[in-house]
Amino acid sequence: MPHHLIRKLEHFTRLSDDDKAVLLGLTRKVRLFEAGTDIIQEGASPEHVNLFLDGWASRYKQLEDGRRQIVSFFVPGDLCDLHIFILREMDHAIAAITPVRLAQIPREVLLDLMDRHPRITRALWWETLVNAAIQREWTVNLGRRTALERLAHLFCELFIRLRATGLTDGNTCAFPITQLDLADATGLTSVHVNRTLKEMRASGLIILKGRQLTVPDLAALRKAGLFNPNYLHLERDGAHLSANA
Amino acid sequence: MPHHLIRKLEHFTRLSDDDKAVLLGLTRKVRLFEAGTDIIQEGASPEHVNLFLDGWASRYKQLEDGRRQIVSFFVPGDLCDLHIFILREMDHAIAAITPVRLAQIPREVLLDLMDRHPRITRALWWETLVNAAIQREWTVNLGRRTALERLAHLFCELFIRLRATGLTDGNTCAFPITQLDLADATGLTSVHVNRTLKEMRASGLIILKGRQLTVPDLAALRKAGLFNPNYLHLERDGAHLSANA
DNA sequence: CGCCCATTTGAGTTTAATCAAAAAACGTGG
DNA sequence: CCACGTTTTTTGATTAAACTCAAATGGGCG
Repeated sequence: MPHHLIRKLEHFTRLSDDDKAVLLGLTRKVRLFEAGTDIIQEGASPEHVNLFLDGWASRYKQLEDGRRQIVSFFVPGDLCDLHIFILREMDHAIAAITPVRLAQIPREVLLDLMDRHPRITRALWWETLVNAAIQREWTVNLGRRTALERLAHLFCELFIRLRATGLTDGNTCAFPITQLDLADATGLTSVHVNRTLKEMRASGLIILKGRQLTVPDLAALRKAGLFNPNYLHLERDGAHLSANA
Repeated sequence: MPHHLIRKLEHFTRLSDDDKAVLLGLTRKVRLFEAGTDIIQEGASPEHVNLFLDGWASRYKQLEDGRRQIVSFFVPGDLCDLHIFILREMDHAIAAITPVRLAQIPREVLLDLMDRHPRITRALWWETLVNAAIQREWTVNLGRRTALERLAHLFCELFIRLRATGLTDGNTCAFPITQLDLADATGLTSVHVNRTLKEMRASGLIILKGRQLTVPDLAALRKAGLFNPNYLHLERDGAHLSANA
């Protein structure tokens, strides 16, 4: 099992064989969730840190009157907040989009790792900071981009995140998100998402069918979504720190 | 100088006198910024962690064509990302709204603190997790709330954050944000913000003038903004951890 | 085959944006 | 303390983007 997290972290820093072994060792307690079920519910007490091994999930919040907003997507290799167990209660829920396989990392294991493996620790902090940057970028997406730009931006982000994890095949990747979920992620209605996707297909920006996304011209899609990948910090950011590894 | 950070962190955990002294010791390198100037620009290399001692600031991102989105506000006692120095380049900018006084905490000082003071470290992690939760809530705000709800929600959030830091006076607090900045924070235009504020004043939800906000009926404002304070995690979340302090 | 879920389309409405300009408040120097 | 320039707030008229409601079509799967 390749452990997508390792592949992703190597965008930040080089990892020794020992580092990799330690990371692989995190997947002791593996759990499975069916598509459509909640992995964690709002109000639950977070007991451990989740590492997504396979499948897609969404983090979402729901208003009293039913309106729902997806605030992030989890893909294989993603880690939920490093220190989530510090909080008493979840303020949001996480749902499986596809069948999900994840590792539950007990807090002691993680804290011990952070004590003993500074390079991994730094890489995990990088992951955390990138997640925060993604959340900010979503704020920009919802606040200041048009419907087409929002979707184009989201497609770019997910495609590039998947590519960084080795989960793309040329210009194609899995894309198991329904139009309803796309709407809840972009702050639109599913009707408007549908019409906007039609427009994007017509102009050749994307090919989306059968839960597969193809991006014929990534540069064009980036332009359409005013997408600047700098917030993903994939350019071996950690290089400038390697001296004191 | 009271150091608002301490007051805020005590919502999470009790701090010893020694802990407090350590936190006060973080304010060695103090810098001043004039209102309207950039504290950090996009593309800069983050060298240290900023602790806001006085004044308000905004974190914002700007699209190539000039559209601007404020993604968070900093008020006294706020800390920017704990490990920001891990990244090579800022993917956003921070601007002073009022004159700002902040402490620049060198990374070695912070890392040393985290080695030696587990209770403070946990409190700082709490701060970080709350900031992430706030960012998610902003995503919900922009994605799924109406103009009036967005503004009501923002007013609630800031009022309660300020109150947790001891910066309110009864139902009144400082509020130095212009309508243009409110627009950039809520994803609206300043014209629409103006009209919506008029409506909120007419219905008695807020009194806003002279850079002061008064909330005559917080419960009503909460209702208007579908505001649920759980994401601020202010209810002494750390109590369940105090055993192993 | 039939059911369920997801997608697609149409018609009409609403919210918020745009464009333009006036009024008010603020700050600063004389 | 007032005059003046600047910024912020306010208002009006019009337009555009996205929503709502409703229904039909298509796909996947047991």
